[in-house]
Amino acid sequence: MRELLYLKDDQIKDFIEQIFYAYRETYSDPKKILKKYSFGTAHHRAIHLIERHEGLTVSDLLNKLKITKQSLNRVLRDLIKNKTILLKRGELDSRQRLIFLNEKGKKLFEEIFLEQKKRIYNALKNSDSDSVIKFKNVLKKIINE
Amino acid sequence: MRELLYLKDDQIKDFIEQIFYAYRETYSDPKKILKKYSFGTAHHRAIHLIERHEGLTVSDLLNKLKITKQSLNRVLRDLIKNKTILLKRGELDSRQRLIFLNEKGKKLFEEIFLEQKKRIYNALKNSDSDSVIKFKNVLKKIINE
DNA sequence: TAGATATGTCAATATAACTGACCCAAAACA
DNA sequence: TGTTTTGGGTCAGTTATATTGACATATCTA
Repeated sequence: MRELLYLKDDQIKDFIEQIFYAYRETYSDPKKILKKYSFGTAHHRAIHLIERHEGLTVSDLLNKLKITKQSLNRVLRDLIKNKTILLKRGELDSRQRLIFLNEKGKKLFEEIFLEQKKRIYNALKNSDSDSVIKFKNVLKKIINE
Repeated sequence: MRELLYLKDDQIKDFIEQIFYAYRETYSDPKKILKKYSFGTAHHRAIHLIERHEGLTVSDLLNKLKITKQSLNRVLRDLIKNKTILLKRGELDSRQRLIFLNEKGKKLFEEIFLEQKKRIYNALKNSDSDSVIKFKNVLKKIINE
């Protein structure tokens, strides 16, 4: 690893620290809302991914969350019991369960998202579009490394 | 919130999702190394912050981690028992405990960091310095929002 | 029809956090 | 000086989220 001027170890260490802070802050914003429903961050992540990928299967969700199916099952059971999500049997493959938010779930998602949006929006509103594009690209590279 | 073209809700939702992935991937890389020492990610975060801020106090560390002192105490006890860190009584204020990595801790940090560095370095090595600077700035704004 | 796949479940355990109640020693303050 | 506040530590119990391992069932595929 030849050292690039803008990529010294200290800079990389800062990034590692700041990725932690960014994650923690972004996901702690909606915790009071979640608590009203007796949900936690595990439920939040599932709801978020379901909203972004409506009709995804249980195994799709498992692949995104990278947790065991036993862990996910607890979360899904809670969400179903609470009538936040519903599962539909797959039409092509009836073993599959396609996951959807129902009306209650959509409302909860919007409530959660509004909290998180504040942080991201306020952080980015004074940035030029080039910064936002570059931020997105770097983030993507980190994930896909 | 007036919608900026490059800041639509879908974009913000993507960021929320990607911040989660970036954090998870970045902190899962060194887990095998940590396991050799019977440490987890809680220990990792503490070690990282101690390396970045040598001699910080217990309350400094608490403020960075934003966990309870009971939680932190478990982690610090493990790290002390393992001779990874050492505490020095503060000279100006002898109630304080200043936290340092000792030799073993420094080696462990380097081992952990090397794993994490790979991901960040490879992600950034083909980016121009402008991208890296803008990434850093946006991240900082998200944290300080 | 045999095997693979998608999902669900039981049970036990690990990790990392929490709340709440205390304690001591040292610093700051009135 | 005496009192209060601060920095740190600890005990006990609980919660949230994840794990491993074993198994069950229905459905799809070769």
